[in-house]
Amino acid sequence: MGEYENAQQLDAVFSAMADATRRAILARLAESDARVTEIAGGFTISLNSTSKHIRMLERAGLVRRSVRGRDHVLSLDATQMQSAARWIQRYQPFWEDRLASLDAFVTRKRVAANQGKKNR
Amino acid sequence: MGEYENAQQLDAVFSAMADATRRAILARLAESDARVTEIAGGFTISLNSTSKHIRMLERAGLVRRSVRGRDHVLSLDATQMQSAARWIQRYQPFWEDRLASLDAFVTRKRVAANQGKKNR
DNA sequence: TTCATATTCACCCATAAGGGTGAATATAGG
DNA sequence: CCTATATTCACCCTTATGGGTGAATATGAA
Repeated sequence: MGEYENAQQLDAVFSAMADATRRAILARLAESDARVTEIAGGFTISLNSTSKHIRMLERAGLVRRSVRGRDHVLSLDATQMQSAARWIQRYQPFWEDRLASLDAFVTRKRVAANQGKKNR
Repeated sequence: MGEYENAQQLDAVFSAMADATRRAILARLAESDARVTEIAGGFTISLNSTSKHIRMLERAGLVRRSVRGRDHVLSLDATQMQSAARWIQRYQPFWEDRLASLDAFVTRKRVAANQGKKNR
């Protein structure tokens, strides 16, 4: 398989998505832009920890920040998610093959069970 | 956005994919099954480090191992990749919107440039 | 049995994550 | 000017990563 992506960028994107809190932040920003405090309000962790998560999302390029006075308004930028999606998509044949063979197995089993019994 | 996935599993899958060496191992296994030493041969890092990477991939469910005597044969299991792909895919509208609005912006700018001298 | 190969185990080291707290900074609003 | 709010900075602590080395273990082969 090709290795023509930006490895470091993928590192940052995948590791940014590797945390449930950060995924929840992304989900929150998918609904609407929000300030840091607004986002932090949805979690039990401290404002400071939330701020750090946001910084990681920013470094990964998944979130943009626009400072308006003392408020920092954050918005989702899904561009880098597409890179990650494209990387994973190259493996789609593999999980489809797996499902296909599982399906074939189930079908075989069902056919065997139907020897003498008619259902479904 | 829904939060009905297994968060811990996604944590493991995404963090497993967040390392270039491990992504290369997955790419290698996409070509064919391989033993630990065969995989390690493709990297400059030690056999031990490779072994650890493989263990992480195993824990994330991305790689399966079948022990044949002293050889451990590894194979790709892309099932968990599909979970990751599904999670990311929910954001597809966002990167498509972004491309669409960028395109609209460029078009607008081009139109403006063609109407004499319009700038900021 | 003896030797070679394949793999992991048990450590060591440095760095980054993820959480916390308290202080500093910047801006909004009286 | 003064005070409250929004956010970050500078630390502390614990755990995980990513790399290394040398030893242990298991199996194949002679």
